[in-house]
Amino acid sequence: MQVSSLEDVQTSDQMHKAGRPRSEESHRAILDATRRLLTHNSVAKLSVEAIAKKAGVGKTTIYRWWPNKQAVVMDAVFSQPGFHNILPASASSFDGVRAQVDKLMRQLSGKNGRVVAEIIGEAQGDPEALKNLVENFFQDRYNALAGYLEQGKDSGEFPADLDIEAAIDVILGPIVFRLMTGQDFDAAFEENVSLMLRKALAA
Amino acid sequence: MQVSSLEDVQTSDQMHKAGRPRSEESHRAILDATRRLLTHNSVAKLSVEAIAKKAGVGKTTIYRWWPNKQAVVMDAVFSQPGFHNILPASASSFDGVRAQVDKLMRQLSGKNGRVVAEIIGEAQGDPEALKNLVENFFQDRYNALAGYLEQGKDSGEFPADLDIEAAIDVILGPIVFRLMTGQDFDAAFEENVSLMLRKALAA
Amino acid sequence: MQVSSLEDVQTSDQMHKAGRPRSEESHRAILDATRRLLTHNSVAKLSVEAIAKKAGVGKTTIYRWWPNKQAVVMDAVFSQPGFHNILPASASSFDGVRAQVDKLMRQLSGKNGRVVAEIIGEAQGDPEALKNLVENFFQDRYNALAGYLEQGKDSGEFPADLDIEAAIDVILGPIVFRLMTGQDFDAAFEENVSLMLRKALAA
Amino acid sequence: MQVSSLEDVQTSDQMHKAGRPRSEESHRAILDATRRLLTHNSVAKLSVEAIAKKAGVGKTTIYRWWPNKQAVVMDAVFSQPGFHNILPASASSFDGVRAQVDKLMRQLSGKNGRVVAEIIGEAQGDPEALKNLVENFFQDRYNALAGYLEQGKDSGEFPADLDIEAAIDVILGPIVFRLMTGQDFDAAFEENVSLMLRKALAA
DNA sequence: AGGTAACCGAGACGGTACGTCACGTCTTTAC
DNA sequence: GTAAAGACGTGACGTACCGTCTCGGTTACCT
Repeated sequence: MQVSSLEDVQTSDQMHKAGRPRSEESHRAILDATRRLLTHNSVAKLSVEAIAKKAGVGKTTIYRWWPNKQAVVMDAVFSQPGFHNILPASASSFDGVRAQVDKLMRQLSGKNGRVVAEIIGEAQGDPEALKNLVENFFQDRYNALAGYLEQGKDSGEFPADLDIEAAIDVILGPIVFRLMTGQDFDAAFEENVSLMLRKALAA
Repeated sequence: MQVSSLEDVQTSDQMHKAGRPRSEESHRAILDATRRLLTHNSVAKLSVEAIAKKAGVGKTTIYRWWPNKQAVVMDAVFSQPGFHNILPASASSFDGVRAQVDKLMRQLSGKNGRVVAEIIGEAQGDPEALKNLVENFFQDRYNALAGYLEQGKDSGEFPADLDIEAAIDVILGPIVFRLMTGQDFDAAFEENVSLMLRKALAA
Repeated sequence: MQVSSLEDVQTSDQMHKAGRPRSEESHRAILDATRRLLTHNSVAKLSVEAIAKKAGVGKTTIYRWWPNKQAVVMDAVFSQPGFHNILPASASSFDGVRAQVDKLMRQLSGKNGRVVAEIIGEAQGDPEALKNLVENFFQDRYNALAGYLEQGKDSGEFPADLDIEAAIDVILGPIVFRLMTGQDFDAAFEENVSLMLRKALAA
Repeated sequence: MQVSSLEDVQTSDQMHKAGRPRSEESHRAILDATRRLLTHNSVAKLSVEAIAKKAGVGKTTIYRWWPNKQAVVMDAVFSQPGFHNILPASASSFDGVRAQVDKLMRQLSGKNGRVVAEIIGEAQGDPEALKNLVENFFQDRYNALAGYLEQGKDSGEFPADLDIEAAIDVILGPIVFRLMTGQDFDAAFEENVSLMLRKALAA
């Protein structure tokens, strides 16, 4: 997988040794074409050949930088600005959790949600892909939540014996569940789940 | 989809008109072969051709009774005895919920879990498949849980304003989440999540 | 290789066991398309994909019956009626040889000659292909010539100690040589070579 | 084509203007690598990329000096010392012809023969390549033979009306024929063919 | 008892996409 | 200006399955 390989290339100014440098134009064109095609097709029906054609790029160029279709799709989707996981400061720890949950639900609304659901789905058959998915998508959310939860345990807002891992399962689970069962996120769901989470995490 | 098509054919004793009757031997052989192959391959790498060969059956016979690979796989997996969802009676409503959760986790342990994860995954690209999945797998669990939750609301064990749908998301979510992120179900997870669910559902 | 596989199928009336029978229409379409394309392209630039497209046939169907492009081309070219090697009766043995030589030169004139030259050329890199080429093209000519030469030895028209194999090399060599060096066959060549052959074979 | 481009560059000592001079080391390395690879692979399976890698040279360097793979191979093979066509003096004209024939057969024995056969083969699809092949390989042999034949005509050893071109076809034909049909050159072939040639050329 | 209808296995069919390979070109830095 | 390095667009390869089709044959019911 190659999420944000852009940075890799530019590490410490000019580390580029010899040979023609990677074409950033092609790189961009590939991810653009992938995103474009995903608005009309499912991941399953998306083909590397179609991406190459749409991007005006050789198939080889795609396979040179990504090992397979899934990797391209993950890169294309997760490198979108909306998917960066920057944490807003919050008054209480639970507000932080809630903000995180809201943000994720917003990210998974509409087309993007379907695509992410398919990405999660396609990764099920391949342990490597699943590992990459966790690293490139879930890890950030996990870390952010873990931060809030630790903070809440320290401040006494959450129980001192709270199991962080299980808490995150309870927080992210409902979202992923709705995503994978094809239901969308409405205000009622958000409100009702939030209510239960508050009680579940209460000290 | 065609889960337990066996029953469909025999409805009201003998209503089949003319022609050679469906071969139950082939039917069984197909599902057996599918299960057998799934212990060595992922759903994605499983091919209808391989099933036909292993079952000693023509490809046509498979396509006559199931519309595609996913349907065969769902049938093969969900028709296993362990996947029947018979509810045990429980003292308290929460115990019922907890029993249901435990059972599901047991069903999704080991190989079966991986296969179900893949089934859920493969269904993401196809709304029809997703609908079938929900009907054939999640609906039963949903109904069972809804029963306990209603009962708990009536008895005052759970809050009177409890939103059933959201509660089920919170109950099933963590399990599906762990399933789809490749983590297995250990005793600690079961215990810690149960603790939080109890608080979340407390009146 | 699969030259005249048509016959193979019809061996002893109806030997067809089970499954959909081979489509003779596709078979014909493939060879036709190949011949058609060879009038505009060299063998090297001919692609199996192009044949499949032009014939309105799946690539798989071609690979099911021929192992590679060369085999298809050989089949397409050598199954043409003009390439059948039926021997005319002759007054003298040398006339038979001469007739055979004339016929071969006629077969290798124009487009067909170029294609055969390419077939011989492409076979050089692959011993298997070379063996097939000899069996499917040269063997017939060899046998026909060997017949005339034996007959001439018996009748005293040719020397009693004539080495058949070497004689055939001397007879066919000049033709193949001109073919492979890109020169065509004119009346002068035919006449002058014939003159020398007559002397070379004289008793 | 660029056979023995070595000479071209060094003409009149030092006439190179500016910039880095051509690397003779690379030039040698390319031809060496080509020869080396040809002992294990057929020309068809030989790739410019493999040559470049084996020679420790950029692909560009190869394409700067030769137009394509065939040209490199021809250069590599025909620039070998054994392929120079120096004529030995002969008592009779036929002995000269025979010596020339023997030499060619020796040159085309073993690995070299296979490679030349492939070179001739690969040239069939491309008129330009065929022209180069004739110029770089056959022309010398043609000229040498034409010399002997003219001399034999003048001296009365050969018929006065002998057609030189046809005679050369008859002389070289059998050798090329055996080469292209995959048979090697044994003493018997050499002797028997020589016998027939002597009769064919007799005055 | 014979007809007929739906089933069955086998396996060929037109397709689509795969991931790989080599082509000949282009674009860097280094000498 | 030439060299090595190596990325680029192109196009074909041979393979794997898809879901459909067409065979010869089999089993049952329904006249």
